[in-house]
Amino acid sequence: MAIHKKEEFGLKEQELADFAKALSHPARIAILKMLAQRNECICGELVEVLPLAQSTVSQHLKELKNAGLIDGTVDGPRSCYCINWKAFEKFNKEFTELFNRLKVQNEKACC
Amino acid sequence: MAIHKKEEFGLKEQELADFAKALSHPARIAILKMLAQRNECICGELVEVLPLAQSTVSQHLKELKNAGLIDGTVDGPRSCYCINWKAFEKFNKEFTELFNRLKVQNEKACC
DNA sequence: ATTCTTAATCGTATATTTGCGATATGTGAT
DNA sequence: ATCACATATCGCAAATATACGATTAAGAAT
Repeated sequence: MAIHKKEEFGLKEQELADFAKALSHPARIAILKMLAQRNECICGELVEVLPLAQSTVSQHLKELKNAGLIDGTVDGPRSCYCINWKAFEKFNKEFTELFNRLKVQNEKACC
Repeated sequence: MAIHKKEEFGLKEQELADFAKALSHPARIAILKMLAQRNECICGELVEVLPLAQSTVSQHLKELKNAGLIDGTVDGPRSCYCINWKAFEKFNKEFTELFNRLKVQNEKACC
């Protein structure tokens, strides 16, 4: 029974997992890279570049927005997206925090 | 048609996405944290701590192993897991690389 | 040899994700 | 008012992920 038990874990674990899930598709990684390269906001050039249908790209953008990684505003007849730096850095910090906590330990492999 | 198109993206994007996917469940985050705390390898203490059945924990461990984030060896009748530091640092580097590439840009929000 | 313990695997049910076409929405131009 | 354009949303199909119980496998202990 797939009664998902994600809620039974700690908040930090859930946050990190949600962030990771937002990044867990190459299309979304590609979108973030593009948004970073042109720091001006992009709209539907993404659709031309990505090997996906317009509706699918729109869905990926929605997920990134729900995860809080990007912001979007309506700019006339087109939509403008850009990276939400605050959220991004927050999660980046949490990640490296996790990594550092790991690296504090000695690195000898035990298995 | 859900003919997944993940292969049509760049290798780096796919690698990062796979890594993120491995982290995209709170149980797996929790497992990694535990493996880090006790740098001695843990086996089925995880099952006691996590709110999941033994078979489910085993499955999560398998996914982490497939992603290359942990190593596992059989230690008598029990299994011993520990973090694969090389892989972990590689991905950590790739991540911060992505983050840095983003942060190079000016941080003024455009939307 | 048999039993116990530990962990992996199989089979299954359900939930979620991915993807697309079609449709709706909303804006600017004619 | 109508049209063209860009984008969001809806509805659906197929793939994947999540979770569990039951079974299997393999070493340790009796």
